[in-house]
Amino acid sequence: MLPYPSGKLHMGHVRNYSIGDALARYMWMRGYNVLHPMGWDAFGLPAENAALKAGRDPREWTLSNIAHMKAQMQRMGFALDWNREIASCEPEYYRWNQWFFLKMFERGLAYRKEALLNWCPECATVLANEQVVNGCCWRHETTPVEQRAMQQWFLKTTAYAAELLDDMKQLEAGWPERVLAMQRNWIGRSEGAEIDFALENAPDKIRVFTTRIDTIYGATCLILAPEHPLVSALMTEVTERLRIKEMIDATARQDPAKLEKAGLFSGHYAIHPFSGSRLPIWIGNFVLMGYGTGAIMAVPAHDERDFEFCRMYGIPVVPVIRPEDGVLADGETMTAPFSGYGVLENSGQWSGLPSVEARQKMASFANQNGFGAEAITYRLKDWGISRQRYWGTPIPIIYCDRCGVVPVPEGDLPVRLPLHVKITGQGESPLRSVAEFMNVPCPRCGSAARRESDTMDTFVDSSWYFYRYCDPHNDGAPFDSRLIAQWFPIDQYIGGITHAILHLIYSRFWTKVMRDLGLVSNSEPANNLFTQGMVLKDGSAMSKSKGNVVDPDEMVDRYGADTCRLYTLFAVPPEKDMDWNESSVEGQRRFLARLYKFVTRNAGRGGNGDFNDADRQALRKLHQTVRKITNDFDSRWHFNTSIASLMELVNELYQLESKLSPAPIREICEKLTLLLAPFAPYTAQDLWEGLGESGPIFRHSWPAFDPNLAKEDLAEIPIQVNGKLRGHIHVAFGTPREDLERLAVANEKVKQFVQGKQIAKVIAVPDRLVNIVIKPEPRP
RNA sequence: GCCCGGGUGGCGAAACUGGCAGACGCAAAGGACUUAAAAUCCUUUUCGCCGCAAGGCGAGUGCGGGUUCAAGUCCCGCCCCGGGCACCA
Repeated sequence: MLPYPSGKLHMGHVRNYSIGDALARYMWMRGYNVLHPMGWDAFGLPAENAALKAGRDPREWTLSNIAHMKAQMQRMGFALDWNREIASCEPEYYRWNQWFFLKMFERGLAYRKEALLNWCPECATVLANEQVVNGCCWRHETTPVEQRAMQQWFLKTTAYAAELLDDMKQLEAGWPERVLAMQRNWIGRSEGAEIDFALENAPDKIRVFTTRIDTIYGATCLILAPEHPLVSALMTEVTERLRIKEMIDATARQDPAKLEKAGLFSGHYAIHPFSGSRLPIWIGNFVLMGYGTGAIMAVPAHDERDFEFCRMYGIPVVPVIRPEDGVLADGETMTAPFSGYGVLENSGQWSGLPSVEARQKMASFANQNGFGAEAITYRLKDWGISRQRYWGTPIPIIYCDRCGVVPVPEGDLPVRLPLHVKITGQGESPLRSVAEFMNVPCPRCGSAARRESDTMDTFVDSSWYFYRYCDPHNDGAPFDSRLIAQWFPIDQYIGGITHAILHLIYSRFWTKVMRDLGLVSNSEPANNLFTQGMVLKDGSAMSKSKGNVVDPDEMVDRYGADTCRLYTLFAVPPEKDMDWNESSVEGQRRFLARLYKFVTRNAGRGGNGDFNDADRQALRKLHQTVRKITNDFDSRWHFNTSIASLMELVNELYQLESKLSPAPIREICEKLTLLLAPFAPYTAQDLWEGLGESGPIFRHSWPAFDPNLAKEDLAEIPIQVNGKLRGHIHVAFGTPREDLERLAVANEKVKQFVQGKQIAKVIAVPDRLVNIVIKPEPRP
């Protein structure tokens, strides 16, 4: 069980951990070996920003934040495995981030390129695509992201796109459907073909990606993304280039959903590889450089966007797909494109073929003639990991004027973060101003060289920290693979839905890379994922930037840690979002007090002897409760109903208390305390010691239930007449159908509804119910 | 537009395989204890109607249909709310 928090502890974390902790305690009590640690990771930005404001050293500041959080969590009584605690900001850990980086660099999985990148002015750093939400930073939801051209390091997540998608089949049983759906969406596989269009008066080709090669005879122009490399070759005039530049900037600023289409004719033409006709080459702001090839063939008759664009600029519309049972549209007069499948028309030798068949045949024709092939495109992009921050793992690269890009030799790791760095928040990496860090001899030629000054995204830390937990003090390797084979894949991972496409894709990617490095044998990090709901305050998720966090300390002061934990478990089932509303916390406190009082005042009353009726009733309820809570733990973790059944038990014990003999008292007190232990460990431990026991209660075995004791003496069978409840009878379990029918009809309450009417039939389900169906009265 | 969730009392919710709708808790009301208050303990509490009362009758799980002896649960068609993706070619 491996959850992890980020930022400062708030009620959302408390809920997350209360769920994981209850489960871990239960598993311990059932005799399982459970690794139940926690991670300190994506701490960089908040810590650094806070340090900047407070004028303090970011490292010291972060470590003190971690210490504070740890104290809070210990106060909550979470039985985390502190011996395996990992601060991913420590050189002992990030050394292995650097080691992995070098391994990926060797294999071409880490590379550097200049790219237009998402830049958050507030964080003063680059963001990964995954960290951009609605054109804004994921931390600053109202700060629009800007585009900047920078040299950046990337990890080649796209090399694993197909596998990340295919392996989701293995996860279907254990991962929530909505997480898989989000990842499927994010990876965005689409099948089609890549086709080359030759330029009319130049040797260059324009490659386009299309999912609808069957519509290619309807292509009436090509459209390039404004960032497309060919654009600068085609558009040489200064005024033209300025207009392209404007187009790029305007596109970046706009919310893409509201962007108006705009285009520019390049003055050049390409040759249609199938028909040989001339197609004008345009530049269009709606064509994305980051998807497919950054160029499209426009088929206005059969695509919404192309239609809009071509109508805007008077480019002809040529329908080539006839709907089945329909007629071919007229390009001059059609008001909307037809984007469905149908039968090809005006498409040379392919006319008359249905779309699906034509797609295959035309792609292989293109392949045979050397101007295209079937292709699969993914929306997923490579993971940009460079950050212009102090806080993070230094990227182990040295730039030498003579040798170029030189990786730091493995033996020189870790490249340590210098201490006492001045944070300016001014965009450039703070490390760049530290001369003793920056200036190093080149490892190859020994001449003066410079270090890479960017640090890694802290999501690198969280991508594999849970592997390190199995072997946290290993000096010679990230971990011992044999230990990993024992523990992995993780049986149960618990985390927030917020990580569905960030952390949970990165860590899947990292696992596959480690597998290909021969370090692990599993392809997926976790068999089962549980995404617990968020704690909402004022309608949105608690986050520091929104200032709507509820600090657990205050609540613990007022009510105690156990009440606080019980409340987060009782209010709603764990997978649901929970609105923060303190009004019912009182009830949890009352319940704990009632249970505590019952056990303490009865602790010394135990004895031997025969059971009386009250004893038997109490024991029955006790064993039913053990059964119920055990089932809840083993199947679904609806801790709200588990706690509700504990409340029922306590209520019943209060009712029976004065009639109980000493005989069952010991068993009742003991099992009641054990049942409470996963949810309210402090109270349970206290009661446990009060019962004369010693040692941690969660090392004691989970109580068993006796099915015979849990069984009711008689079954209460509801009697319905025409589906309406009219009475009950009490019979022995297993009373056969015929007896039930007879007893039901003879029942006094039922008689008055049945008397004088004709019984059509009687449905009797043993131990369940009886339904008497009477014929409607004939109309007079 | 596409893909996931969800809609049940004044509120948070429960009902696990189609079988007694509203467990448990909050809030509210009443009672016991107390000089008093708090705390605690006990009782009532889906709505409407009838009854002095025990109790009785009817309606009821977003809306409209359907299947079934029986539907919160299954099927068809809608409405609303939340989340994710989105000029993705």
